[in-house]
Amino acid sequence: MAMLQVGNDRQVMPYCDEHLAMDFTQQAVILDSERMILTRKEYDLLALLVQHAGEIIPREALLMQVWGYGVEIRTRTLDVHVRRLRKKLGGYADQYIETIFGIGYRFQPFHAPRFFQTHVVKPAMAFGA
Amino acid sequence: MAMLQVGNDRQVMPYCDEHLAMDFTQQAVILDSERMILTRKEYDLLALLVQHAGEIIPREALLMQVWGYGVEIRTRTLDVHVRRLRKKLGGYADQYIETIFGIGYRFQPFHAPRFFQTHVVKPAMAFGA
DNA sequence: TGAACTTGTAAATACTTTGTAAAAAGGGGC
DNA sequence: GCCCCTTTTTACAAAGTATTTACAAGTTCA
Repeated sequence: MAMLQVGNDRQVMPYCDEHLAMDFTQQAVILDSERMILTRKEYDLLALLVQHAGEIIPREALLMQVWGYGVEIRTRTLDVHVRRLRKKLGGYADQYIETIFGIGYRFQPFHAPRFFQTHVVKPAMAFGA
Repeated sequence: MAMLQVGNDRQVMPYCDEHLAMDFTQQAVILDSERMILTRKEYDLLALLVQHAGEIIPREALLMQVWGYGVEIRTRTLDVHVRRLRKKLGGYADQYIETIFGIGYRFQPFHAPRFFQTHVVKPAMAFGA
């Protein structure tokens, strides 16, 4: 069974932390009070990551959700887009977008490591093993 | 489907003691409020040990569960990985990861009572060959 | 049509992870 | 203490993966 589908648990409420705010209904992103100008793919990628904040998302899942690519496709497109995103995220880039070597990427909310106090309980199956 | 399932007695609730916290669904480890950056093998190894905190786990069991090695394989890989883990655990290393000479390793929660720390070793059946 | 922007790819570079070898240190029986 | 076996430590090499840069093709829009 291909467990790479993103479930319908996708966060649609606005995201907001100390530096980054994201409104999914208006497709607007704000970084430190500045409007962030993203291309479509950049937005889609960031949105998917942010909507699954704290979760590791495998490359194949990202390529599937954002690009519609199947698992057989070998490409560096994702990496390049992550880079473009990180560039626009400025100094917070590496704090926000974490590389999970050999697996994929993960968005971490700013000052995230408090995972035992947040009560955001999500079904751990969204991305399968 | 992932075939290398570990026994179903494995702890999935987060682990947490005075210094170390571990969330197995997010694959996140925190040591004294700092996020601990682990490689895959390091994480797998630590997770297995922590999920069996207090139990002696024989080398062969670790090599089998984390590496998929059979009993015939002779290697020092495990030792080296334990060392890398200990390094990242800093000053708590020896408190947390105990060497059971001639048998294997054991993870001990911080300030765990050591009443039964003897060298008479009876490996739990869970890891029997 | 032309300018500005978006996107995917190629290729070079940089970096990470991992296992092994080998020397040093430690344990335990006698 | 001595010997043998186990563990620790260091260093290194191979393989794999990610990052970065540059470019060319494709879009959009006036």
